[in-house]
Amino acid sequence: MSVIISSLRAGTTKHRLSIASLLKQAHQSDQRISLEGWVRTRRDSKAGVSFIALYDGSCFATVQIVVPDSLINYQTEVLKLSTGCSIKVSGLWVSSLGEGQNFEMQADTVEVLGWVEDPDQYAISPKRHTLEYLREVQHLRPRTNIIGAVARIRHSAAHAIHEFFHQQGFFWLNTPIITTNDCEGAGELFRVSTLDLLNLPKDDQGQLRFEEDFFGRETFLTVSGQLNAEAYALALSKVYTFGPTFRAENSNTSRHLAEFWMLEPEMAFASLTEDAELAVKLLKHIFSTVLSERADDIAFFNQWVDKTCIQRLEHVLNSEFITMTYTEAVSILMKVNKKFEYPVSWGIDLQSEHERYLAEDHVKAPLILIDYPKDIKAFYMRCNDDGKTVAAMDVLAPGIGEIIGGSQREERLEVLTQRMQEAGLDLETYAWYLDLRRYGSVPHAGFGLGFERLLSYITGVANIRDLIPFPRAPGQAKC
RNA sequence: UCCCCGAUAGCUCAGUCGGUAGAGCAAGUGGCUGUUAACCACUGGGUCACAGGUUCGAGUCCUGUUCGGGGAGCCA
Repeated sequence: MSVIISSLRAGTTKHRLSIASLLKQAHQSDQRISLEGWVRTRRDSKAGVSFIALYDGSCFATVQIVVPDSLINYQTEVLKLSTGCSIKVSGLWVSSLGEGQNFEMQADTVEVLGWVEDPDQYAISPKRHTLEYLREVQHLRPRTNIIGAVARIRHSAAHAIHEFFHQQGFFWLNTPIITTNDCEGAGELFRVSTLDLLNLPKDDQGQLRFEEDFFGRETFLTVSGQLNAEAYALALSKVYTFGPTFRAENSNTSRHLAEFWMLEPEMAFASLTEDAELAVKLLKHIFSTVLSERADDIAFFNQWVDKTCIQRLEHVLNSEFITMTYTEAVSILMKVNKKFEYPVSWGIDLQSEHERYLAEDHVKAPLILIDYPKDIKAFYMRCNDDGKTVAAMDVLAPGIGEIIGGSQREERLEVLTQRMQEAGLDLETYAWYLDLRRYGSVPHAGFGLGFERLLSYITGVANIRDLIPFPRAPGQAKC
């Protein structure tokens, strides 16, 4: 029973056979194999066989299991199998008699591992479901084609990211989840505390005594690992962080989560130009990896979710990214014969409608906007010589908007100190950050990439709540 | 947080002028079939989100609440 396969995978013992590895070697037929998985559908034929579509999640495809009515549990069990039941099947891997698949299993045993206790109540019935509905059953939705495909693509993209940076000589840096500073100087943070909420320690003025808290000071969940990454970039030259990030903003959109994954590379001795070049190379590497590694899942999205999915990724792979300064973008927007809800003038923060026009109508591809007015950007971005702009960049993807935001960092102590004072930041809290400019400062640059937004761009799935396994958003923390 | 839209069978939706509830899919049963988005027939399945109000009478009109979706802002 425990010997799953002999000659098909010679040299391995008791290694469980996945559908993915089976189909990779599908040319080898007439072997005895075993598979474990879940029933997607069952069809019965009066010719004396039942057909089971079996999936195990290792790839998009199902395997057709042909079950003859001569099996001892055919009447008692096989005919009662419904969508979602887990089974272990053994039999011969043979060329298929029917159309629709090249190979199939002629089963000689079917062992039921787990029944679906009430098929009528099972949330994942064999029909099309809306993503909104599937969000209500987060623990069961990975069993669907679409969420399963998202999960595999998510892995493939994450792996491609690590692979890319490793090849480029970057080191993966694990920055802290619990932080003491608000990296952006804006945005709501989740407080981390062990204080008794029902009995808070206060001083004579009624102020909270944070010195009694676990860390002896105020702490939060990280909104960005960038500042910490800069410390390591100024020692290891090239690092990147990749992990969860938290924002307590009350954002109710298809592009925001309270907990999401962000990739943040940071390079010493680098300019904004090199930063942008890195972003382009990274995106191309991820797209080409996913297209080849997960062609099956991408084909599904291309057919059912977004017909331009493959074309879009290939277009990015084969085209130069357009780089445009903020000033050029503003002049394009002011010249275009189109009514915007928010009028455009130099110095404004570009609205979604403006970014959309630029990326979707004007260049019809990912667009890199650089050199934004310093007044609308963060304190750590390097001031350009014009005195008006900073060396910032946004990579705008058609249909999604900002997918990457980055900058060259201000490496000059005096300029940075002044910018922080203007922003009203407490220099004491950021003393360590200023130290980085005090001791062997160098030009450096980096960016942040929203991982779920990237996956949205790849798959065409519009709401990033469907691209993270268990989404957290305002009022939403199921499972 | 703001604006707009919505909530009716397990799911997706229809429901006319205010007059006591419908379809498709799914499920169950039977028929047919090397089937594969199967097909045919039958059956079961409803506190019309919740709470109030108007009315002889509310799924339908009004108010509030909750939840969901789209857009905006914040951003990744």
